[in-house]
Amino acid sequence: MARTQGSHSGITGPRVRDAALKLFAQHGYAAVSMRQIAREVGVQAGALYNYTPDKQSLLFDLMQTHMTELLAACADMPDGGPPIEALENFTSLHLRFHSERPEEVFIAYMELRNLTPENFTKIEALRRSYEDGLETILRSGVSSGDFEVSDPKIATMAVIAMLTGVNTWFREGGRLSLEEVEQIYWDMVRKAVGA
Amino acid sequence: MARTQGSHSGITGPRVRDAALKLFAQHGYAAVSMRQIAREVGVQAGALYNYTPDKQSLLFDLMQTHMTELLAACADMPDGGPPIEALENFTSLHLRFHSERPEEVFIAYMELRNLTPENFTKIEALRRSYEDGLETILRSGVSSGDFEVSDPKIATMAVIAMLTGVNTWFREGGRLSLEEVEQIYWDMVRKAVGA
DNA sequence: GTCTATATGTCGATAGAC
DNA sequence: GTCTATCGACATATAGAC
Repeated sequence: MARTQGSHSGITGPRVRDAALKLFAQHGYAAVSMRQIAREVGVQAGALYNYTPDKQSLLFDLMQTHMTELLAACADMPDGGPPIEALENFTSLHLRFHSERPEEVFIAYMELRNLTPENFTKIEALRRSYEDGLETILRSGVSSGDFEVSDPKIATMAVIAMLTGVNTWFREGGRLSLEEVEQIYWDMVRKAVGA
Repeated sequence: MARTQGSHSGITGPRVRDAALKLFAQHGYAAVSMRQIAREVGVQAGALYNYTPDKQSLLFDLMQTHMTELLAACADMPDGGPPIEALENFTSLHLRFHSERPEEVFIAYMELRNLTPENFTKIEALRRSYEDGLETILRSGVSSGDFEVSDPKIATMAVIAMLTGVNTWFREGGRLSLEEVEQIYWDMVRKAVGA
C-alpha cells in the first residue's frame, strides 16, 4: 500500500498530543509556544493546525480526556460493599491512577485558569462529579455508623487534597514503593474519617 | 514640602508589587505582561523599571517575602509544650496564615517552575525549612508516644497538602467560618496522626 | 519619576506551493 | 500532510526628553 511521502495521519496526531502534554506540564500552557510543540514533534508550526484548530483545544482535550478516564475508572469500581471497603477502593484507585499520570494531573490542577470560560465550566463539572463520588461514600459511612465525620463535604476536599499531594513528591524508584505509599495513606485516611 | 509632580516614591513601589501579586495570581506569571501590570498601577510600562530590574525579580520577591513571613510566624509559635499542642498550634497557624493570603499562597505553589534555577533553589530551601518544622513536631510526638505515625516524612507531606487544600475552596462569608474550618481540620489531623 | 518612542524579538494563526 | 513565508499583534527592556 503506497503512501504519500510525509503522510503520517494517525501517528503525528498522537505525537502532537504527547508533545503538548509534556511541554505544558513542564513549562506551563502560557509559556509554551506552538513552535516549541512543533519542534518537539519534528514538524513546522503550520503543520500542527492539521491536528488541532488552535492551542486552546490542545489544552482542553488533554484535560477532558484525563477527567473522563478518571471517571470511567471510578465507574469500574465494585460497589455495594461496606463503606470502609468503598473508601479503601477509592483511596487505592486515586493513588494509582494519579501516580501513573503525573503530567496529566499536574496540568489538570495548574491550568484551569487558562481554559476559556466555556471549557472551564465543562472541566469543572467533571471534577465536581469525581468529588461527589467520594462524598457519597463518606455520607453512607456516616449513615451506617462506620465513619465519624462532622462535615462530609469538607472531609471530601481534605481527603482528595491529601491524596493528590502525593504527586508533588512521589517518584518511582524512590525510598518507598507505590504499594507502601498506598498502605501509609490508607492508614491516615481511615483514621482521619474515624473508621 | 514641594514635590516634583508625578513623583510617588514610596507609594508607587508597593503598588507595583500589589498589581503583580493580583495579576500573577489571577492569570499566571507567564500570561501577564509588564504592560498589564503598568495599566493596573496607572503608569506606563517603562516606569515599572524604576521599581524592579525585571519581571522575574517581581515574581521572586513576592515568593521570597511570603515564605520568609511564614517562617517568621512559625518562629513566633510557643514551643516546649507537649507535641499535641505543638501540632494544634501548627495546624491553626497554617490555616490562618494561608487563608489570609490566598494570592501569595497560590503563586507560591503554582509559579515555582517560572523561577530561574537560582531563584528556585532559594525558595525551595525556605519551603523545605517549613516542612521540617512540622516533621520535627511529628517525630517528637512519636518519640513521646503521643502520636502513631509510621512515616513522619510522609505524614508531614500529607498534613500540609490537606491543610493547604483549604485554599482551593474556602471563602470568607461562605457556609463555614474560619474558626469552624479550623475545628474540623484539627479534628481530622489529630485523628490522622493517631493522637 | 514618568513619559514617549523604539530596538529586537516572538507570538498564534493563515495562505499557498508542492 | 508538510513546507515556507508572512500578517498583525504583542512581548521585554532600554534611551532620552521633560
